[in-house]
Amino acid sequence: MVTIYQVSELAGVSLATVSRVMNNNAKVSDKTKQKVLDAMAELGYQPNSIAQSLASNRSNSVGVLVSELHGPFFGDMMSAIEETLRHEGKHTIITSGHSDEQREKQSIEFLIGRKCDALILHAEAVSDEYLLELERRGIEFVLINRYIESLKNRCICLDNRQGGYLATQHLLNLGHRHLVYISGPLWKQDAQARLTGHKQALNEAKIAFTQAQLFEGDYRQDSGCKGLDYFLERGQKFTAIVCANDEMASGVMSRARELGIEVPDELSIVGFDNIIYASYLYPTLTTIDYPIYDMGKMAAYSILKTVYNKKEVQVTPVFVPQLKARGSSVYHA
Amino acid sequence: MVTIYQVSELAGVSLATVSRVMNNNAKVSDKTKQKVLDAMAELGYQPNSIAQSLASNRSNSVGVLVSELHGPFFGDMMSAIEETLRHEGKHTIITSGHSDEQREKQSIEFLIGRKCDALILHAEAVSDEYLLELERRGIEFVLINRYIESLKNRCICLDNRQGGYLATQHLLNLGHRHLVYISGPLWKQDAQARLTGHKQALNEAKIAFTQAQLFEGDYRQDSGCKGLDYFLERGQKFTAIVCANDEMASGVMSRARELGIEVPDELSIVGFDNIIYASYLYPTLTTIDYPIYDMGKMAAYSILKTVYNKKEVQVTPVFVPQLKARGSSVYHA
DNA sequence: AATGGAAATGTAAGCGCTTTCATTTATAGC
DNA sequence: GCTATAAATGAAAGCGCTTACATTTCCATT
Repeated sequence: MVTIYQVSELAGVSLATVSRVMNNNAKVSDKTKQKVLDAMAELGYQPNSIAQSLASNRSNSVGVLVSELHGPFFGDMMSAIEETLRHEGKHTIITSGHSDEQREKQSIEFLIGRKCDALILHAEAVSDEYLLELERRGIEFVLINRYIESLKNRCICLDNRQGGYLATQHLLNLGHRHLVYISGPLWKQDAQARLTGHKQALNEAKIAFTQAQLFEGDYRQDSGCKGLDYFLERGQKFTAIVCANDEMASGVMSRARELGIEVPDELSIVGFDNIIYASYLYPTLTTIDYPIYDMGKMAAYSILKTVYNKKEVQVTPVFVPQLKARGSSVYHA
Repeated sequence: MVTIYQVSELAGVSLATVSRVMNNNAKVSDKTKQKVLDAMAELGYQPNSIAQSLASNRSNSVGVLVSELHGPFFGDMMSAIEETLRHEGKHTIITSGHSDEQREKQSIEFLIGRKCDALILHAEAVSDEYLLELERRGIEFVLINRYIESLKNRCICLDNRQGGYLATQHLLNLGHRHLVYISGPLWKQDAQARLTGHKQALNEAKIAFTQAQLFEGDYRQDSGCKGLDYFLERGQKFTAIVCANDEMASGVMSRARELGIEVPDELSIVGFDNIIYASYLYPTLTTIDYPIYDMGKMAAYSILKTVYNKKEVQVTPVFVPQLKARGSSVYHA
């Protein structure tokens, strides 16, 4: 392995000088700089990043916590983060938390132990208190899709309330008056916010919302099926159903098909997230676009700015959801 | 930060002894071991993994190269790898290569620079030669879904040929006699192998295969649409279509729907991979199961065994694909 | 009790870098 | 040409660990 020492020898300078040209953080005359660069090239020198980290107390790595490594949503998020960071020579260590408090904590501590310079967290299950403690410990981090007032400058959020509002408003505009709602797990902040938006839209249209119109799902496909069954069994009257995410919407769709309910003619469906295969379904799914790719990128930018001193980037913390009207929702007389 | 030194002080032993109990790779008497453990607990000591790596020349990290960070296929693969490795205290650095030679190389070199102890590569675009060179350089790695004879003990493969065979055989068994095939990019090994299996099945059934029955796609949804159009325009007669992956199959399906072709009544479709949403489609997609999760796990095991000396694991390098018959393929008179 | 050898522990030299501080060299002012 | 100052470079001390080797301790023999 070729080390900085051999480069310095070949170039006829000291270790310190080689280090300086590598990091170009100090004055080095053009002449010596060139000598060093030549020596590096000649030897095919590659700095040892571990040694750099130990000496500089910088690992040039950022840790990412997602709920699941698979699934279209987190895939896009990871893509965005990895691309952005690698472009700056930083690397990404990815872990998953499975929406479970213990596992999320464990992953976060693991990343800290790995000496990540910063963390990007899609943390759903850990307490606000724990996150506040992280800040007290001096850990650098940003939160994706979680809002904590006292940590607001660390939050990259989608306005979920607005998203829920748009979804419902869309159906209302199409003439639907009897809606039901399949939510995500209500202990999750985003699930609550989306539901709040839904209620707000109903309220503005002077339509009452009752518990009977709500089914609490778990964001998985299967709970879409269950939700539809639930409403049907109870004899609930509805012409449209809004789902707190696309997976559940797809569940509703396939269950409806099994039951011989025509979508969208007899039942309009709206999802949330705009995951890639929302547009592969039949009928194509009307949904709320969640710009997760851009949000991942923004999280990475935010880290680059605060931790790695890239001054020029501009961080916009709040994203606005948009309606994607497609085939699964139609006008109701 | 609490270091090994402070632990040694509190425990009243030397640095070396503390290091020994941490790694428990040398005899330490039970009494002193306990003293050290107590001291660690009292101080809340966390070893500095960077320093460990530098001193031991082990980073306890393994690098993973996938084509894309998003997408159901790679998601499952990453999940499997990360879970398996983390269970053993190793960590995973993930990069993407986008099926492009330059980017794949760059990613691999990046991982090597990060001092990964081993690499798990889903490398499609780099040459065999380059991979052989990696071996010469002494880099530890395993290949997922790529077979190179002289590297065969490093290959975790699916029998793609057999998969292609099964897909076609299934349609043949259903009575179809006029098939067309949408392949992946034929420079990719798996695309070739799947096609070979297809031809073999046709051959056994004494059905001729001509170039006119082949469309070379790119594994993306859109090329499914294109492929269907291609065959239709040419007036090709066919009652079934086999696609080299599910995404293209889904493309065929949606294009067929646009054109008013009934699936499966007028056209049977078979995919490949069994990605999660193959079963969300309508009709549900008949496909070949690609046990990527298990293969990812196996790759991780293989690393654990050869690099980290976990003796007890058993490595099975070749996986056998299986047919998942579902709604998109039916009997043809 | 003396002895030898194994077991336990300690000493200290790195691992390959960064960075402070000291020293040398260049630049300018007179 | 000589100093005063700034710019460039070098020397060396770490960063927090591992590990080869040296030393001490312990126990079983005799």
